[in-house]
Amino acid sequence: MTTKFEKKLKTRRALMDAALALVSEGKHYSSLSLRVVAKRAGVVPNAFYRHFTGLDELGLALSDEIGLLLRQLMRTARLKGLAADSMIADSVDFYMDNVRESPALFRFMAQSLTGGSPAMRQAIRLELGHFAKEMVMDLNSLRVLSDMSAVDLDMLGHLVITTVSSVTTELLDLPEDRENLVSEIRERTIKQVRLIFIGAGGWDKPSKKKRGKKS
Amino acid sequence: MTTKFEKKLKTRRALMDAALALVSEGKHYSSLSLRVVAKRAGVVPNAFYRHFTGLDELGLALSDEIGLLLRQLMRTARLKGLAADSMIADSVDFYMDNVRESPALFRFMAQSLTGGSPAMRQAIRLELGHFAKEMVMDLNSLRVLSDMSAVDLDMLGHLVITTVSSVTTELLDLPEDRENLVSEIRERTIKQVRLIFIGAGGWDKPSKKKRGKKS
DNA sequence: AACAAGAGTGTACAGCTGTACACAAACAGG
DNA sequence: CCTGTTTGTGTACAGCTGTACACTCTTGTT
Repeated sequence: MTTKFEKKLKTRRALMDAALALVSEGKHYSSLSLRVVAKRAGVVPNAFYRHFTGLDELGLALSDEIGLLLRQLMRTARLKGLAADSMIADSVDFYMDNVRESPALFRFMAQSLTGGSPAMRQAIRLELGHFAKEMVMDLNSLRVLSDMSAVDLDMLGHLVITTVSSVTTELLDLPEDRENLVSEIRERTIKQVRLIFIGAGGWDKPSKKKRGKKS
Repeated sequence: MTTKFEKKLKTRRALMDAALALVSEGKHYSSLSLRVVAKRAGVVPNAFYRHFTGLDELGLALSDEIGLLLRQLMRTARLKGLAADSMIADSVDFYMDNVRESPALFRFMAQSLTGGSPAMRQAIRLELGHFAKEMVMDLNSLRVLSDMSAVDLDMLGHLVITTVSSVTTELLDLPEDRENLVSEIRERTIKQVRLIFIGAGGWDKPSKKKRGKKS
């Protein structure tokens, strides 16, 4: 019973890879057509329907894959047990390596975050939020910054994720011939994260100047 | 000679507005078709060519418009001469107000930053970079943070712009019925920028721990 | 060995796509 | 007033789009 089942999964994979390949070549996911995806996957257009009801569903499947990748990334980063003194630099390096290793998925992620269907946007934002949350939990268990309130920790996690993930597109858009800029981006990002944590260290709880105008 | 010329500009505007309207309704710019844009603008498809060679050119025109808007935004913010104590909160408010006032353009900006044609991406990144640069210049002339090096100031500007502009999509994606979340986003963003400036205040020039591995 | 399930194929069609061509109407400058 | 320019129209067409239908295999189950 495995053989046939595996075969099905295989073409399903081929379809997803085809979509990713096209995205990787510069096309936007929302401008793809079922037909060219199918052709790229080496199947006839109609075969597409045996796996997905349409491109939207394929997109959601890819979103799930991103969630998986992010979780995996977080887990192995955790296993590495980074040294405290080089933790920031190592984490940034690790993220950048991952981006450069799965460019298609990250490109899809970046695209869908601002331009996908509402469902896809939400799915990916959820994954990123999850990612931020775990990071904050780690920070907390490491007894760093433990004097921040829960809301402020969330705020911090959100800020770090935003900063790092904004590097994604920048990295993927580097022309092939100017790859030397990678280290420049790396240095800048490390500085940025370090600056953020300096700020977090000097963060004085919601003492003075709380409620501003409430919109 | 004005009449005919103005008329031409008018339909050109109609075409651009039509594209923006479609984007605002949830479609991605790269999935628009010349025909529906023309129809939306109230002209026959062929008339499109009297103004643009294709959708790419229209997109670049819209990018220019974003540049204009950002420059304008920066200028009026400067004229306001914000008070030092509430400067951060006021700036965030000002930006958010602008986003909510021209949602279509900002949506287009957010989309094109990650998903447009290479030319469009570059154009918009350039505008944002310009924006960051001016901000840094302002900070410098205000004699704040004058002990940072030029590179570090760039890094700081980039970080602030990234943080604030990442709010754009979040803001535009709010479901109509949960607009109360706006103030939540506002509070968080203000905190984030404030934290960044705390970090910048505690920033110790490139003293120790400089060169990391060079990729 | 016979059968049912289902993955993939081939054909078909209506609708949309960009764009080429010839034309109409409006306006400018002479 | 008339004549050349230029904006917008109508028609046309070849190519692509999603998807419906009937089909052939291959495979797992009885």
